[in-house]
Order: sequence, then structure tokens, then C-alpha cells
Amino acid sequence: MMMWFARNARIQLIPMESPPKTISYSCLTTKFGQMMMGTTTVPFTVDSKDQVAICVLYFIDENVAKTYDEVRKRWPKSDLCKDDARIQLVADKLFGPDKENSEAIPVAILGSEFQLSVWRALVDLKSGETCTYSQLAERMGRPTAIRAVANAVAKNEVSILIPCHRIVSQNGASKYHWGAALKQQLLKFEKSDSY
DNA sequence: GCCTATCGTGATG
DNA sequence: CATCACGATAGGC
Repeated sequence: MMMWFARNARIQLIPMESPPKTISYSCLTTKFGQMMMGTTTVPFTVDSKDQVAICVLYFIDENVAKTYDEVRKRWPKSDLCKDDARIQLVADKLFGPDKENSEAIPVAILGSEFQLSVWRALVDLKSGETCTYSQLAERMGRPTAIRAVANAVAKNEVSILIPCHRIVSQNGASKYHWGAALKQQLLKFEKSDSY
């Protein structure tokens, strides 16, 4: 069985102040299909050393070229550098046996305060747990900003790691950037205890 | 099903 | 700046 990310992997969200200068990327084969991962380097908060953080994680739903174009379009000012070795290193940390007690996975994000708070709320959702857009809005203390929350959810660059698939609409309609079918698969898998 | 309230974004001038 | 159109929504009818 193809490896999948650890169920209770801890995600450390690191806000960026500007788009990454360079994004090192490569493709991965996962249980739910091919993905493209991109990383950048961000400064540690404690010392001045840099660390590698994931800033892009897209499903490749058609082909690599199309997904590359999506990344290119989202990050027009960043240099995209193919770097299989670096991505493999990160992937080895992310996938495999349950990493429940291991170190947090650094994820670099760029967005408004509102978007950051939505994404932080998403990361708090546990595997197998779902939440509606309106529940999320209420949790943020912005009960009427439902559409705004949905917009922010949709801007998530890092699928799976920021688990936007766990947000569902109140009548089960539930859209997803990479297709409602994949979203259902992910949810079913997370509820099935088949890690 | 259609209609409308709602609100952060991004585009546009 | 001001304005406008646009959603991965929800609720009323």
C-alpha cells in the first residue's frame, strides 16, 4: 500500500511576509495520486538559521505540465527550481509510519490576518473530524462571514497539510478544488481507520 | 429551486 | 482611495 502522511502529524504554520524568492519543487507518488510539492526556506524564530518549509502541495489531477502552470500562475514572482533530492528529503519526513510524537512539519503560508486565522482553525481539526463553513465562522467569532471563510479556505496552497477537505457545506454538497470525488475519498479514508 | 444577506479579496480606474 | 463583481454558504420562501 502506498504511503500516506501521518495521521496525527503536527503542522507548524509559519507566516511569510512576502512571496518566496525561490520554490524548490518536485513530484511525489502518494496513495491518492501524484502530487507536486514545493518548499522554500524561512528563518527560525529562535536563531537566525534557515529551515525548509513546505509552501505548495497540489494534487496533479491531469498532468505535471498543467499543475506546474497552476503553481507558476499562483507564484508569478518566485523562481521555480526542480529539486528532486530536497523534496524527497521532506517527503521522507512526512510520509511513512505514524509520526505522532515526532517534530512538527513546517508549513510556510502567505495571506491576510483573516486568511491566517481561517487556516489556523483548519489545522486544529483532527483526522476524521469535519466542520461546516458556518461552524468555522462561528469558531472564529465571525458568524456572518461565512462566504468570506469559504473564500479563505479555497485559497489554501497546501492541501492535506492544512486539511481544507474537512470543511463541508451544511447540506452535503461539499466542493473541492481538486474535485468533490477526491474530497469524499479523503474523508472516507480518514474515517475508516485504515492508516 | 429561486432570492437574498453577507464579507473578505482582487481587479479596475 | 472608491467601487464592483465574485464565491468551496446558508436560510427563507
